[in-house]
Amino acid sequence: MLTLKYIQENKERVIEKLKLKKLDATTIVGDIILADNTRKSTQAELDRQLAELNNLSRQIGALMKDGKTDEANAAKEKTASLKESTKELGVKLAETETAINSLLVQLPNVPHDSVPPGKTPEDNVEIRSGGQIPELHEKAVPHWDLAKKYDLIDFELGVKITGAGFPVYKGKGAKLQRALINYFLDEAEKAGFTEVQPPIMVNEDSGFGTGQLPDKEGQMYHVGIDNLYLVPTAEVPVTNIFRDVILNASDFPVKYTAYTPCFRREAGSYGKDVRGLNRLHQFDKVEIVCIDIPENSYNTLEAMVKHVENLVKGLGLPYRILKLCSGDMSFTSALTYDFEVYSAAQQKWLEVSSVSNFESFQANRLKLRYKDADKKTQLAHTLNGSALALPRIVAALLENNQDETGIKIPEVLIPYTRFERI
RNA sequence: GGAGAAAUGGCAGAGCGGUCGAAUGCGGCGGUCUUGAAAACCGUUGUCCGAGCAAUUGGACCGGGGGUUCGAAUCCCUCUUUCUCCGCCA
Repeated sequence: MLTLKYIQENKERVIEKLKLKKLDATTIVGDIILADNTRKSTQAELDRQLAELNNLSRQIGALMKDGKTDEANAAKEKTASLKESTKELGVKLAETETAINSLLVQLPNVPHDSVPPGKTPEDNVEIRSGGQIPELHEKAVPHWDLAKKYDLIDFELGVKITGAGFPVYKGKGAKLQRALINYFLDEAEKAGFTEVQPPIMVNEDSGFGTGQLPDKEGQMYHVGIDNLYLVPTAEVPVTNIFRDVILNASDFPVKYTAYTPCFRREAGSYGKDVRGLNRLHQFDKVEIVCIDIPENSYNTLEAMVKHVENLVKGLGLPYRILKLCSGDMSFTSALTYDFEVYSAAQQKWLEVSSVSNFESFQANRLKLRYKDADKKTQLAHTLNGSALALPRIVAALLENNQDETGIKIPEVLIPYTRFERI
């Protein structure tokens, strides 16, 4: 979330910028500023009274020591009304802080100045593209038919075991998954990322830290008995490694990567867009997470984009990189690049990665800070990106690489699959 | 799941209900000494919210939350976590 200080100092800017995210924040921002002023004056008065109370207590202690019991008892009586009013002020302060917080969490991140204004995905801006859209043979079919024909993925079996959106990968289909995961992790390691295996269930604090909670809990699977959430992305557990942490300048750059299954309820999604691998409740993803100082975070973002681009290039997939317009960006992001690959049989662009700089928006929730050159504690910047999400990559690979007799495996994956064709 | 013990600053580890934000040691930072380094010695050393241009200054924080008291790291309740023993188990 945005910091109170930032809102106080940039009131107009926040309102203007959030309009680009389709939110009129005038009222919320106004209420926050009023409540924050109340908070400050309340605390000033509370502190004054507490100081007085502390003084009296010290005097009572001294009097007792000297055996002046009567004077001590007289002083005790003076504390009664002060205690009463500090209690009231304490309640008022807590209520004000709660009110401020419930307003603050409603405000999305402010888009970076370079974000193109816009409302819908049509307003996203293509940054660059690469790869060749293949010419498919006449009998080419979408990946769900290929999956069945070559017995790679069994969607019906997943329905039986769990439900729609939980496919079973089989044989070479399963091996292809494993190959992609290993390829992505190895490339991340080469690029200097430290691999971690985090828990795939997280608690409420973690969900809050990265911005899934409150309000978006409907998108996550909830394990009620222990009040835990299945991760929708490795971003959540990996970024939360750094919750309540103060980093030193020498700790940067922080670069982590993790493979995890991801679980998304995606309530309300039906129809042909969700066919096959296009949208699942459980899928695999390798994520990259970076933490950097504010002065460098946009360089880091570009480096992450380059890394993802190399992965897509390596797989030989036709791709394009979009800079999301303000209206299409997520709640938490300040700047997001989406990667799409072309899935030739469906004749569709499929989103396979989203790389974002959250600036200090998550860090403020996480209390993730660092000591700057002046030894002042400052909020760090957090970034993350998919590198990459598997299902749509598999869809595009199957569709684009099919010929009359099978499917060709990309060169870079053969050391991992140990077969060249399906 | 059952029984017991514990939770203090970056770490280790003290702390009769009163001047304890907290002894001491280690580590970190600055300095003296040294050609340089080590050792030794001296000094310094958290986070958050306020007031102030600033020097400075008020308040809060000893796992979380609540309570007793004029006053709580210290007493009481509760939750969480960790350790030991037993049970179960990939």
